[in-house]
Amino acid sequence: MENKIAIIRKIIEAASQLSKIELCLSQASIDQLAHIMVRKTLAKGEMFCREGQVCEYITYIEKGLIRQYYYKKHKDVTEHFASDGDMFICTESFIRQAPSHLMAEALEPCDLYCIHHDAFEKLAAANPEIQYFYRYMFAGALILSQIKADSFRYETAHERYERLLRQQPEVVKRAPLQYIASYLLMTPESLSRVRAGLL
Amino acid sequence: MENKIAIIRKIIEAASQLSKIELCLSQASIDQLAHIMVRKTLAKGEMFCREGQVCEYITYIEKGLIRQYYYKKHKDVTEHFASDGDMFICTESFIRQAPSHLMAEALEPCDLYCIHHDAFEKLAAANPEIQYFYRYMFAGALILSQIKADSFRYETAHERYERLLRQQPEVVKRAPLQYIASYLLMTPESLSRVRAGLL
DNA sequence: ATTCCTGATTGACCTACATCAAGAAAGATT
DNA sequence: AATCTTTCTTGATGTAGGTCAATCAGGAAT
Repeated sequence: MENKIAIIRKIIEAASQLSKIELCLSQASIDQLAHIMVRKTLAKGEMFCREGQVCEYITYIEKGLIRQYYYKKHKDVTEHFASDGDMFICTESFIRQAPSHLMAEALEPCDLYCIHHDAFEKLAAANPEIQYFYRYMFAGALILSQIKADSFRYETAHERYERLLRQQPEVVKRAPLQYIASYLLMTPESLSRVRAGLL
Repeated sequence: MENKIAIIRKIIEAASQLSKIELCLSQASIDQLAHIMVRKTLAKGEMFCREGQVCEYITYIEKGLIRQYYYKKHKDVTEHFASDGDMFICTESFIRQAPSHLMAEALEPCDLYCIHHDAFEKLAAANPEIQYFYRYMFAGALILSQIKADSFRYETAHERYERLLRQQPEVVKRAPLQYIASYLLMTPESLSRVRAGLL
């Protein structure tokens, strides 16, 4: 339980950092959140959210590496990586509680802490502090989403790789090249050339 | 006042559509929101949010055309268009209440209805229904942001133009070509060729 | 160790789009 | 109306990165 409380504090801190808003929740609220958080583990290769399944959780990764991807004309497109200390959701599915086209798989064994949608909604409905915090989680996610979209505009393949190397070096070390290439909007061949310094 | 109430209803409806969540606010809440909404007009070419200024409002466009843009290495980059019936904010600045690098200008005379950040926060703090609605506004914006980012992946210049033509035909008709080109991640020359059917 | 099999690298070639430069058109200014 | 300025179009050329094909390297299965 101590562990969960520490993680809730981290999650609050992350939302606070992103939105630049001092979010201070009472100990009671933090306890409530920690209380609904459940631990899950995944084996390497295991799916966390399949296609057509509803994304039920907002998830914090204590340890491991998650890849989020979808199929675009039968081609596997990597949309996001998340690893130790990051959070992830299949946004559209989670918000709408509708079947997801975005999938999440474990590229490594994972230790996860998950907050269930319905439990979170229930808490938020009963506790204004949590509703407020919930809003800032989305506000933070929105800022991140826009920064990411903008950063991909007008960058070369090389620059995109360099950025990933700076911002998520663990992904470059731990994820297979083909997925990294897809995430960086280039072919595996091109990424190979970027790495070799030929591009 | 009747007018403002109708607009608040539209805004709620839009968030509801996007998140696929039935958002029904009490008449009292709707009245409160309508009460804090202020009408503004802009002349053609007038700035709504300058660089370095804090974005104070969530804005609904009754009539007109807004372009949001920023400078990337002294180059003017169009990030978003919004017109009749759309809403817009300079997200990062609005959430953080910090100086904006994103600007908003009127490409046409505009009739706007604006909700001030502080007034909205105050209402949300006092009224859980509004806090809940506020969250879904961001949830909806997050979904839109991700759909937009994904749609730009793996599309050709031609396809991007076709999509804009489908989704925001009024922009194609009413905005200068150079801004459309920048929004669509291509040069004015390329857009000209796309239109001529040469690309 | 040998055979698969899948993923990574390398090379040759190609194409979508950028860049550069010159005109044409359309507003704005006098 | 005539000039000026800015925007748009058209053409010639260049290039980043895609595509296709061959080879190579590292695990897993026999």
